[in-house]
Amino acid sequence: MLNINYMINNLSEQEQIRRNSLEELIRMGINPFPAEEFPVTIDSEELIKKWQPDAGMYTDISIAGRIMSRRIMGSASFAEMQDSKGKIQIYVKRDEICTGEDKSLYNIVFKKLLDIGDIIGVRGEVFKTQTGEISIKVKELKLLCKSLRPLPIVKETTDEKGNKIIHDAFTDPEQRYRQRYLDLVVNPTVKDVFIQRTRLVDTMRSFLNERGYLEVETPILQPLYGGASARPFKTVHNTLDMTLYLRIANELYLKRLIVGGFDGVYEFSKDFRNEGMSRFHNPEFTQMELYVAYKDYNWMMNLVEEMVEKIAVTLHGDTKILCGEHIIDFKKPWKRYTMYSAIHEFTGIDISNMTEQELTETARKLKVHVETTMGKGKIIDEIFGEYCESKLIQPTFITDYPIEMSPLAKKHRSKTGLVERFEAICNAKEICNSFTELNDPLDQRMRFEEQLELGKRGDEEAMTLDEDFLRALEYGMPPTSGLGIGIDRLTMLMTNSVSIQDVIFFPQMRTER
RNA sequence: GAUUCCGUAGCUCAGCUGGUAGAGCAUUUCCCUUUUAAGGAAGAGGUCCUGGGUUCGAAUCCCAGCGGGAUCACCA
Repeated sequence: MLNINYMINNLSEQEQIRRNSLEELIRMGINPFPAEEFPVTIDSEELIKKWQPDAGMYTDISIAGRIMSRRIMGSASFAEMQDSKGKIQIYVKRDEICTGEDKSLYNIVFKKLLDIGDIIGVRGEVFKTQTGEISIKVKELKLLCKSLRPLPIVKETTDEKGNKIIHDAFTDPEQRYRQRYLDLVVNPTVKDVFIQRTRLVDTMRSFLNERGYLEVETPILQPLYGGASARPFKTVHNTLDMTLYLRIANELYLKRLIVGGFDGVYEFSKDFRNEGMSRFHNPEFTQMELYVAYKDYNWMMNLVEEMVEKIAVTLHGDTKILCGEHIIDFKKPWKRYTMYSAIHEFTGIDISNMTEQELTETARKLKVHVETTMGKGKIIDEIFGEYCESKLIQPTFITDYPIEMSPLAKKHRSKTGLVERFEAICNAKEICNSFTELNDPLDQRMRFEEQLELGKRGDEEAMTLDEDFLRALEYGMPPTSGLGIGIDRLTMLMTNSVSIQDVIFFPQMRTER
């Protein structure tokens, strides 16, 4: 037998006791980690929803889960069992599980050697207790997995008004994120957030598939990073002896596929940006990018409205959802502002014909932070960020951005100095970014060269020049509309989560200890 | 990266101007009827994040470090 008590000095009393129980179980011939299938016939949710008294229903069911609490009273006990759907009470009576002379399964195994956190399977009959709780009268009980560490104990009670009160909740953010498995076991609403995240992605995927767009995969390891302004993670391929970057966006590869002749492609992609972390930023995050040939950004705005409205309805049964103190209504159409008109609306100032000098003075007047290195576009963006973005709670499209900040977007068809770009802002945060894609290879080369200049001047986020991408454009890319939606951010909105760490199973953390 | 707050038992948290380390739940032992907030009784359990300093004496005050939260900056 394994020496399971090695390192015993480092174990807490409770861990030692559980290891002792484990040894005792093995001595009794009970395998604490059995391999064979345990046939589960029902889950707790279905059982509670469907069971009817006096109908002879569920007289022989089997169900498995984790023991979450126990109340032992002599020869009869109650315990709560938790499976993937919820909790169900079980009633364990000595003479029901030990029909013969040998009562050790109840007296020793159930009462002494099992613990909160152990995973068991039971077979029995559903009934209602005198206090009215649907429960399972256990006829057979089998240990499926012994738990060697004590679980955080969270108690839930209900007050007179029927509100749930949580006692001793497992709330320490560090422990919750580092040990997400515990968070999931102990805080049931956490699971709901992640189920909603998957439903959101599923809804988006079927929305796009219904329209005939093709889901594709493009490289995560790239010799040149591009498609966004950000600092990358760098790695090295040993055999090729080659520097590779983890992608910061998938834009340039997806556009190559449009060149290749696909009409619509999309990708759910993990992207990586080597930048600061906050409750809105994780170093790896998920985007959905979509490119559709022969469309423009006006068309894409309609698609975004429709898609996000559909997501809200699928997740909440309504276009209106609660977000912090606000009720946000995703019903289309959303409000639309050009960037200049938004600034005019919120500051009363018309900047549309200002020179860089006038803009700088205006920014100073508005007490917006400006630096001499900032170009016209950057100053406008600062004013917008300071005065408009924070006021935009309901979903709103902002269109027609300064050209300096959008090196991959096509010049506006009628407004000089601007590009055909929009962002959707909701709850004061950007949820998507889109443009009529730049498909003029000569203009694109010039824009890249401007980025190189910025890079030389020390802008670490400036884009690199991608010669192969330009070559692809020179063969000809049809007019195309592109979109990027931040899945984490959208999930935060849709699940009323305040931190990105609450919608990512394993957010990035410093090494423990 | 800057500012600020936090780190005490398995979990949630008290611990006052510096004087032997506390509670509830969990855990252990005993009693026990279909129990309901967590049945009753008794017990055990601590690197007070780490390292320095001040002091007769530090969980407490000071300094540094580690980890985390919040706000700001950068960004999506």
